[in-house]
Amino acid sequence: MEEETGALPAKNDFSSWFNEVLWRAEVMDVRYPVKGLYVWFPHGFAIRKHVYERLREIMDRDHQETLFPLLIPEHEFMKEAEHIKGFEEEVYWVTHGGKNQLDVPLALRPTSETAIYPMYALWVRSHADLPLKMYQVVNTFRYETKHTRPLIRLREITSFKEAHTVHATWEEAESQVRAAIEWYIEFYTGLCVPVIVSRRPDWDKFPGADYTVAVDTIMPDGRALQIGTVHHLGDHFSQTFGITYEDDKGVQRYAQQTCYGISERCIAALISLHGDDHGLVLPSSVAPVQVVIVPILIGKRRAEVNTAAEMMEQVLRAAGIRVKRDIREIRPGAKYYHWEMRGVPIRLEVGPRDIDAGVVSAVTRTGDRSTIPRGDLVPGVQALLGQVTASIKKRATDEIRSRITVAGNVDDVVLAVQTGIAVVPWCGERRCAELLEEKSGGSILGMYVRSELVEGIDGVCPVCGQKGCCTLIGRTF
RNA sequence: GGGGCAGUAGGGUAGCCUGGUCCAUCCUAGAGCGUUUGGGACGCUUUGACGGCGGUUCGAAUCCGCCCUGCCCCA
Repeated sequence: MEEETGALPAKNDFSSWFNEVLWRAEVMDVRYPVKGLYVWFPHGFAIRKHVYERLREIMDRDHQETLFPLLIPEHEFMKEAEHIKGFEEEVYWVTHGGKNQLDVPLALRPTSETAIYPMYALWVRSHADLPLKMYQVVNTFRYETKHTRPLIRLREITSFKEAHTVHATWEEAESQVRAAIEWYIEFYTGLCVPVIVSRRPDWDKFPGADYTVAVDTIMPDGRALQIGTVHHLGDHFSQTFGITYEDDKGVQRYAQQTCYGISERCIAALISLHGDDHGLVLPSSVAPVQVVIVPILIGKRRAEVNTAAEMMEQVLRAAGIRVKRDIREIRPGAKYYHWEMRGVPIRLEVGPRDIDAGVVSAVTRTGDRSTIPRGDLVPGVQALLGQVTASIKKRATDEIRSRITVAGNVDDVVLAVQTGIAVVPWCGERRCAELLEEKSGGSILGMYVRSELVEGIDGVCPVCGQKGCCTLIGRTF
């Protein structure tokens, strides 16, 4: 199905590397004949499945999963003015059923506020119904005019996890925003993806929100990738859609809302941050295959080796480890390259030499070779899985940290943006931002930065000299 | 949004300017047979394409038009 041999483009040629690794590691097939739509290969889909299982585990602690329709009637979609302005140009419309023109055009959801909130208006009656917290994982459609790119800029976002909550007070909604940020950080920590949290400037907030907090990471080419957003919606939508509740004194009040989302960009980040010149590198938590067993079949001892490999497979599977025994009739070296490309954390080799020594040879995807006594297979493998994950995490954190630079003046900003993100004490004035953006080629990502990777900084705006607050500037995807 | 460049078998390319054959090609992939197997094996046999639609022509991968798709650069 895929091109097996030959080297990947080097990862420092990130754009080529990314396109090529999606194909060679069987993540996405980009050959679907509609712009901006791509096909998940089974291996990519299996990665997606494990990643979203992690995400669901977290969401299920405080939300109920639900499912709303894909189609939104025009009159609902067109209710919230700012929201319309933000999405109008990107909406696909269904206008016909067969040959008949529809009385009411139907939008393919670009996001689901206008699908969900009319129902919330029916469901929320009293303060006893609050808080209401739901999420769904769905596809959404946006007619992107910029260059589309698999997993990153799509016309069909196939894996949009969106949560929508309703609260009695603005403060309660804000504490939900803070909780959501914590969950997103936890989620990305599980993927070994370091993130930076910041509050988007007003001109870049979600259309219809009071404010937007974004979760960004930095890709290998130094550009920032937004991989999560959390919005405090205030009562904008509840006023539009009539989401009211009766408080404990019998007064009707508008509800306060939040929404927050993560898309398959999380998988773009996972792949891009950890991958190397040999292909994907996956943390064991989301690796579809955590351990591959390659039997070394030579001459007369084939049966013996096969039996040993089968037993290893059984033992590991019984221990809950996702294991694959590769029994294809190809040379072992070809199998090594095959599974390295797909990011398998651990390869176990068993051949006559190992059997005689009572061990199994283990090689981690991060490059460590060792032997495990046959009797200690499960604990040995579990320890190695932990090692691989720790090593991936350290590598990614070091990499991201090296791309974040505290910049005290305009020249430093320009320099920092060439390789990553600048941290600047910006004053908050739009015209200072414009100057910084113009000179550096980057954009203001956000203020009130929060990240283990960024020291809080005090100082003055490098443009005007007024007191500034910790702000991120970088090129974006 | 503006501007380039490109699309030829599963993948990568030559051919296009200057239209012309029965077998384009190399690296691979698929099928078959055999020898192999501790880091991408080899031999032999074989399958398979000119992005789509329309036009010009006796004849189009090649020339013209429109569309679709991809990549790069600039806003």
